[in-house]
Amino acid sequence: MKKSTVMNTLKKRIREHKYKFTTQRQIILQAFLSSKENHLSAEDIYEMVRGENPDIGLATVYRSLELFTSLDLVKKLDFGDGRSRYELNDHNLSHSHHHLICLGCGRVIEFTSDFAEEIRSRIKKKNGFNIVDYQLKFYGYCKDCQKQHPEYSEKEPQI
Amino acid sequence: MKKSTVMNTLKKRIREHKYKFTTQRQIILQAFLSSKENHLSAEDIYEMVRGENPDIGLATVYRSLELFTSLDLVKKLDFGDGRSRYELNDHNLSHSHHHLICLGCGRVIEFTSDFAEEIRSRIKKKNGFNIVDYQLKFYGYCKDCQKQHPEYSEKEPQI
DNA sequence: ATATGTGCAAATTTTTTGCACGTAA
DNA sequence: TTACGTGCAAAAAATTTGCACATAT
Repeated sequence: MKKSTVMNTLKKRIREHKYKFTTQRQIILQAFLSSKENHLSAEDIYEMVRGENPDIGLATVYRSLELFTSLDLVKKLDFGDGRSRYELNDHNLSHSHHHLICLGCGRVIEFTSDFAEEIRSRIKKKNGFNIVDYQLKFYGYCKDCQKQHPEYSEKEPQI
Repeated sequence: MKKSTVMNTLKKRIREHKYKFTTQRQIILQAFLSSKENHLSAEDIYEMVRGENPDIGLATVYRSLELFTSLDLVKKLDFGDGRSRYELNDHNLSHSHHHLICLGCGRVIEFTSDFAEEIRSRIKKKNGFNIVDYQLKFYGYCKDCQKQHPEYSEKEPQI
């Protein structure tokens, strides 16, 4: 889909909820759209955005990310590196995507799967819990790290 | 299993790796074993542990948790409340347990499932990624919150 | 016009670190 | 005995907040 179309959708979502579509909010969303890396920290976004608007404050970035998260435009993630990371929430994806986190080099690889519906109804029955979203993270070793450290290919008992 | 047996296993694991089994480390592990709540923050543990040993420092709690996590005795979790939470890693559980996080009241419910092995081999084939561990979090609404807010029972499109 | 949002600086909260002293093995 | 661990206080890092000013609707 075209980026400008995505931006219009985001704009619409923000306005639907009676929030203002400010320059700052637009620039921050733009940063997500133009970034090659899609797991951005508040600081990352702050740095990217300063090029476009040097006066923007880090607090605004945090406040925007909080708003976007509450509107479900963005997902807040934690890869265990001490800061939160954010990614655009792609509602068009029919299969949710998840993260493979390499314990060797720290790289985060995306991966799609659609086991959700099945588990969803199972849980609804068992716990009465109504699932709206989920996050799945895998920890392990990527191909490259396994090549460099053959012991990383062993099947560990923990799982 | 008896708690004293569990403690002995933990002690053994720590010593196997040439770390000392100090009073502080024991008290902290004891806190996990005796706590009713099993998702503890560093601060929670600090408070619990001060009863037993008032001189213990918060830094020691953090350092111990880091060590325990690296030895896989403990898992570090993030429920999005701004602080890390830790739980004893129960290797005896053949089916891993996961978390249902209620967006209404914040309650965290545990839930077991064993879909892992299946996904594990699928990923190994597809990405060459060797999975050692994984974390699965579900967000939604618990029974009680659905009772109070019928709209929480609606099936949301995001998943 | 005005409710909502922003920038700035300060405050808060969580986690980490340096160093002199203590202790398990 | 001695390498490893701890307490304390200070630092660092991440996030939040208060307030006067700015702006989208």
